[in-house]
Parts: sequence; structure tokens; C-alpha cells
Amino acid sequence: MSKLQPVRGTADLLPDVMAQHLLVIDTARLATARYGFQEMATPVFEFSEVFTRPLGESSDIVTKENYSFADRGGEQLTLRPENTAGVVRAMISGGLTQSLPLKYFYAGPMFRYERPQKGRMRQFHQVGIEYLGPNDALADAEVISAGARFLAQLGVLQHCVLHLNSLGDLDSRAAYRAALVEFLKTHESALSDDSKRRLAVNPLRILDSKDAGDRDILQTAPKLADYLNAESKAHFQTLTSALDAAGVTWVYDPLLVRGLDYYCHTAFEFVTDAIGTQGTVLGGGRYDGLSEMLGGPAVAGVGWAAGVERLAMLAGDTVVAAPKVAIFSADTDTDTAAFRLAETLRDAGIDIDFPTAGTIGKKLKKAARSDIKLAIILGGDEMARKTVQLRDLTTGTQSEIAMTELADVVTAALLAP
RNA sequence: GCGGGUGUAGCUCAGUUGGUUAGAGCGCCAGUUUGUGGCACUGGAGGUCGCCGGUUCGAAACCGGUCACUCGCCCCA
Repeated sequence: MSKLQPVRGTADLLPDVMAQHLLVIDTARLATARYGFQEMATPVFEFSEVFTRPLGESSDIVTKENYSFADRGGEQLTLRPENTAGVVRAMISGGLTQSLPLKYFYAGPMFRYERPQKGRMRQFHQVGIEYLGPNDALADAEVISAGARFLAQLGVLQHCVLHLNSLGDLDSRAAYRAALVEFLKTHESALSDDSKRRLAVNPLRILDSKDAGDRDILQTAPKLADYLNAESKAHFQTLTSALDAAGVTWVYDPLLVRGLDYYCHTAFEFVTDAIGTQGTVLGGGRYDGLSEMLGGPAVAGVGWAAGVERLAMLAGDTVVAAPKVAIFSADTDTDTAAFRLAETLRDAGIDIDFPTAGTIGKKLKKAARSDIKLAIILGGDEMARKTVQLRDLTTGTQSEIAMTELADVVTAALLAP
């Protein structure tokens, strides 16, 4: 630590930014509540196995990306890099498999040890939903619709494109993976270095390689859609029909994949090009294999997570500060009475600022530059007459109001446009 | 983890081929105005030039390292 800085990849959320985050979170909470998703929370850390067991062979994630540490008791713990595993763990450890289906909404910080970029922090924030129990494609449709509704209510849906793909069930996936590996082996020498490594570790990821040479090779590669069995095709058909019927627009993206073994059927992402390379703003899919990989019963699930920072950037400065009211004591003699008046107005349901430092001139100067719109001024003369001066700081108009009428007059003034 | 760019006041930035006390605008504080803001004028505070080392008579400037930010790659549960 040098020169008191926040830890790399973390940031303070000062009120302006916090207001944007809260707008995103509140919008998500309201939009998903309309579908019956209920808010819950899991701990920000778990036993490391909760996150490592479902990952299988997959590479860098565990060793390179997790924030892991041993506590004083020697337990190996990890700060949650995402919330789905925690929610499924909560379902298993709480015996909630007796109460299926479950529809959960969550919001909170996540942690990944990565190189920070725009829209990519080491501590970042997500909102998300998980729909546990049904394996029906209509559940997928509902989850995706909830995501689209959330983005629409936030006012950013028009900047996003919904990419949709089907990974098929376990059998379909395995068959395709084998065919893809066989094909790519014949072109291995022409693949990029990164993709040569992926071929051994996570071959499906080669499908979304950014390397131009890789993309050429993929032109003639076997297509995932050709390896879907009848059930998998039916699942995708049901989903897309439901989305079309509901007016949710989407594009088929055969290269959209998920590397981990517990994913199946639906994979989707809402993507934007408005905020840089980290353009996925909300993404999710079906994860029927996850519960068993965590040691629980077979429980199907589908859900999504969305990045609060990225959405706040997309939504921009849509947060407007509410006008405020402040009380100013004109003399030290009236300080106590002004303080009491502030409490009286707060009792009446009005938000009141009570600036204390400096002369009335100083205080009004500060107030004029802040979001304070109404100034209530109390001095000796007003005290004697049981009145106050009510000054509108935007227009400069001022009038004397009887204290008994003050709450009503202020309330009316705040409601006026 | 890999590569490019950038670090000078709270913010946005000047700073000549290396030269003596490092500047501007905005913001902040105070006064002109001891019961009333915005405007104006006057004054003031605020910097180890990210940090460490090197070259040099002399470094904010040149070189090396390091840290941070930023853009991209890897990864993206």
C-alpha cells in the first residue's frame, strides 16, 4: 500500500454513481418481481469447492481468476465470482428442493482477480435471477423476457441485441464437441496459438475466437445445430416460438457458447457496442447439471446475471436529484428554535437540510450551488411574529409565512413544477 | 499473465533544445457585504511534477525500474 489508494480494480461509489447503481438495481428488482422472482442473498464468500467443483477441467478460472484465501481455521474460502453457484448451494443446504420451483432475485458485489478494463473491475456488482426446478423451455422464455423487460424499463434495450443459441442436451453437446475436435485437429497447425491451447482445454471456446485465421477455418467447421437431437430441437423451438409470440426480438448466434459442462440448451446474451469491448450487459442460460455437480439432487435451473457498472454506463445520467429544503438560522439566538423547527418539519414528512457552519450569507451561498431549492430563514424578527421567510433560491422570490402554515406551504411548493 | 498509451494543484490541462522562486482556467477559502446566494472586484490556501534509482554542473523534461490509470489480448462461471 502506498499513498492510500483503493485496491486495484476496486472503486468507491460516491453519491452520483451510487444513484445510478441504485436505479439499475431498483429497476431490476421491480421488473423481475412482476414475474414472481423474490429477492434473497447469499454470503459473499463460500467454501472454495462451491466455485471450483462445477468448473471441471476448465483452466485458468480457478488458479488465475478467483479471490481465494485460507481463514484462521484453515478453511479454504473464495470470494464469490458469480452468484449462481451460491444460490444453488443455498437451495441444497437449506433443503429447498422440497419447495420447488424457486424464483430468486439477487443483487450484490462479486469478485474476480482480473486485469481491470472499462466495465471490468475486480469488485463489481451484479443483479440476477435464478429459476430453479422446471426444465421446460417456457421457463427459459420467462427468464429471458424478464431480462428484456428489465432492460426496457431501464431504457437501454434499444442499445442491445439479444443473441440466442442452443447448446443442446448433454448427449448433443458431447456429440458435437467430439465432431468439432476431430475437425479442428485436421487444421491444428493453422490455428492461432491461443486456439491450439483451447483445443485441449476448452474446444467450444474456439467458436468465438477473435483471430481472423481461426474464423476462416470455422467457416467449414461442423455446425452445432446439426448435432441437436429431437428433444433439443423441440426445446429451442418452444423457446423461440414463445419469445416471438411475446414480441421479444432476438438473433440466432451459432457461435455463442458456454464452456462449462453443466450448461445445456439455452445460452443467451444481451450485447451492446456502446461501451467498449466488454459489451455483454446481461447474460445467462440453462444449467441443469449444476446442482448434481455440487453434490445435490438433480434440479434443473435457468437464469441470468447483469453487470450493474456496465448498465449504469449505458443508462447514463438519467438520475435527477429531488429538490431540497433547508433551514437557516439568521442569528445565534435563533439557532435552537431553527433546530426545533427542522425537527417539526421532518415530523411532517419533509426532508430538511440544516446547514450549521458560517454566517447566513455563507450558508446561502453554499445552498445556492447545491440542489437546495427552498430556504426557510428564521431570525429574531420572524420569531417575534411567529413567522419565517420562505425564499425560492431558483427564482429569488421571498415571502413571509406563518409558522403554523409552513409545512403545508412547503409541501405545496415542492409539488409545484 | 501478455502488449500499447498516459501519470504536473481537488478537476481540465500548459510548461521552449534539460537552466535558477513550476503556471493557467475552473473549483475551494476569505474580504468588499455583522439578516439573504447567484454577478463583479480583491486577496489567499493548495504541488516532495506517481514513486525509486541513474545520466548531468543542473531533471517535471533524458534513461532504467516500479506503482497506478487507460485501451486491447488471454480468461469471462
